[in-house]
Amino acid sequence: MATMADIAKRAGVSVSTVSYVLSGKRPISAETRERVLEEIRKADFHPNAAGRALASRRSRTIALLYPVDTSGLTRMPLEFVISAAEEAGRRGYALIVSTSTAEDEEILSKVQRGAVDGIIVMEVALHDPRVELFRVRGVPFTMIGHCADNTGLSYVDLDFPQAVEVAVAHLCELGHRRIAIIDRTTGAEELGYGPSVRSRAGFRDSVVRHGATGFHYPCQPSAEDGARVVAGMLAEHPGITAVISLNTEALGGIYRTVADLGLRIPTDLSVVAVTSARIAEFMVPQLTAVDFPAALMGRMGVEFLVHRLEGGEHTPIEQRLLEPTITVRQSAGLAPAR
Amino acid sequence: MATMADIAKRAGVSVSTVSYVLSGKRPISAETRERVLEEIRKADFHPNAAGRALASRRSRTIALLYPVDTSGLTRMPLEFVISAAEEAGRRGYALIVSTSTAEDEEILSKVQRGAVDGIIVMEVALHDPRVELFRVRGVPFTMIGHCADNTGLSYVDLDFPQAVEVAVAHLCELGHRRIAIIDRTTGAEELGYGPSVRSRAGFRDSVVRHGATGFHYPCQPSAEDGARVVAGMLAEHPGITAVISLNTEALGGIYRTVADLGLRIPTDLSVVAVTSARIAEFMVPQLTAVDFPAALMGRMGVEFLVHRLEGGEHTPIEQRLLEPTITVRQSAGLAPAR
DNA sequence: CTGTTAGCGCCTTCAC
DNA sequence: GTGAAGGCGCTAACAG
Repeated sequence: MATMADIAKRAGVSVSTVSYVLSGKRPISAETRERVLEEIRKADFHPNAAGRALASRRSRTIALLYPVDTSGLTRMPLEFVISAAEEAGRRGYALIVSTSTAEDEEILSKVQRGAVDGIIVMEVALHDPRVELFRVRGVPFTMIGHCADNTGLSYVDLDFPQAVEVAVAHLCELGHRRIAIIDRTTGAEELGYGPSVRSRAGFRDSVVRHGATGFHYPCQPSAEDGARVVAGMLAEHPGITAVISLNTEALGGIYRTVADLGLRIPTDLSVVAVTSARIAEFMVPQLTAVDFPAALMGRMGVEFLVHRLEGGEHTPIEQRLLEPTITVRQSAGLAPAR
Repeated sequence: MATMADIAKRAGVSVSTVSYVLSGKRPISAETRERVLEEIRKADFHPNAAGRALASRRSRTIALLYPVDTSGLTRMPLEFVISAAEEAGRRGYALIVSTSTAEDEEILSKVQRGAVDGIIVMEVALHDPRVELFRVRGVPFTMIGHCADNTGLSYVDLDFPQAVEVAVAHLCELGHRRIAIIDRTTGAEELGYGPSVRSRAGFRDSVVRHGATGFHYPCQPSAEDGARVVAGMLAEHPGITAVISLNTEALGGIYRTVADLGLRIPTDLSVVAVTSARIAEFMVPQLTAVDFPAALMGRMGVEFLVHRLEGGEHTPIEQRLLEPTITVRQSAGLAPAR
């Protein structure tokens, strides 16, 4: 393992010159630079990360906070993770994945030990203790999702009310008048999960706006509960002709129950899901979906965080609500109302 | 940010004592230890990761090498990532996710800079250039998957031939005699992808052993190609009554084509998939599946790697082929042969 | 444009 | 059982 001192000696320059050749933080004559770079190449030198981190007080590492216990281990999260990792790599950062739960201070400890420069917080609640913690401690972070009060907080999120509006508008255009929304709740924190709260509120407004009747069904993120909920729904309100699902994990169960009842999608029941294009493609019949741009969100999360990390003292706070787009598929889950 | 020197001063001891209190590498009197720990608590001290890494020459970070271009972004990989991250955290390591491709030396550079102590390699080919690279450079690594020659290499993998045998045995027991296998190929490297090669060979043997006739269909990891392949298969060999799929990404397409042809699963065609239990649950009708223990494999990958990292010079090489288990589900994709 | 030289915070050998 | 001190490899003043 060669060090800068080795390179400096071989190139007949000082260590700082080698350092500056690498960082470009001060002008170096072309010929000196060449000589140094040549030695670096010959020695297959790679600057030591720990030495650099110690001296510069930055680890060039960011953490993706993905609390597994609040999610159903299926879903777009992989798209978030992969796209975030790629974008981080592109910007010269390493991405570490942390699965610590809401209460856990493991990740805070990573920051305090200087192992991580900043954090991307996923599965954000309206009033999220992690967000509060990081804010108070001055830890740089960005959210995928957003809180009730986002003053001074950087985030990227899908515009859920608008996503629901797009779905409702589409269904109403096809003649549907009794529409149900099946959202995603994870137990007790039902009231605090932003996407659920926002899409429910949006649904209420959209339905009124389009002169339809809306029904709301909370559902756990599992195929099992999806089956249970749809069975109950159809028994209770047989007049419902369309369903909007925000619950990707429940889709399999929704489909199964409909089939078990001898009904057909989309003939007897139309289904629109807010989910990733890849998952919509997975279902049979294919889903009409309001696309959840997970990869884009992962990328932007990293982008916003890096801006905070590298921008000066008063970098502007970036907040971004993404516009939903609907993709109607061949043989998709939509039919004119009966 | 308190440092060890601060703690030492406040506790009235030397820095080395603080260090040893933390590492436990030499005996400290109970009362000194208490005094030091008390100061650590009061100052909310967290040992600096860079300082520690620089002095100890270990980053306590491992990388998960997950080349996105060779995989279909389904949910199974997420199970690997999450379980690996959890296990790493449990053992005091950070897990970084790297999406670099086969040729890329980005990850090697991370090792050479000391940013990473070891690597978990996923999507291993029979003759994998990355494996060869790491072996030659002496980089500690473990594979999820395995090569043609695994001498001296540590790995965990599913026993694919056995997985196929279990599926074939099950189908034959139900009376099927003409069985097709749909596997997963990613373009040109078809011949080099271990699971495909091994399961195909296993399939050939199993089919003979059970006195059935086997058909082999390679398929890209996408719903689209799954649809194409099944359509071709049924046109070419209408006598096929059962399919074994190793291609999770293609499942949606397989199902869709079968439905589009007016056929029913499992009445007209039985389907068994080698995939994770969560995904099998997602399909309608539910799949009978030979379980792919992704979470377990992620965990064991970390375990094996940490053993290599922390074990002495001659830690035994750990190699593990996991036994497949089949889960037959209610209303599953199986029916007696016509 | 280039060199010298303090640290950055921790580990660990050596000495007591 | 404890302390002193020399690195680990790099960055960034400070000084030409």
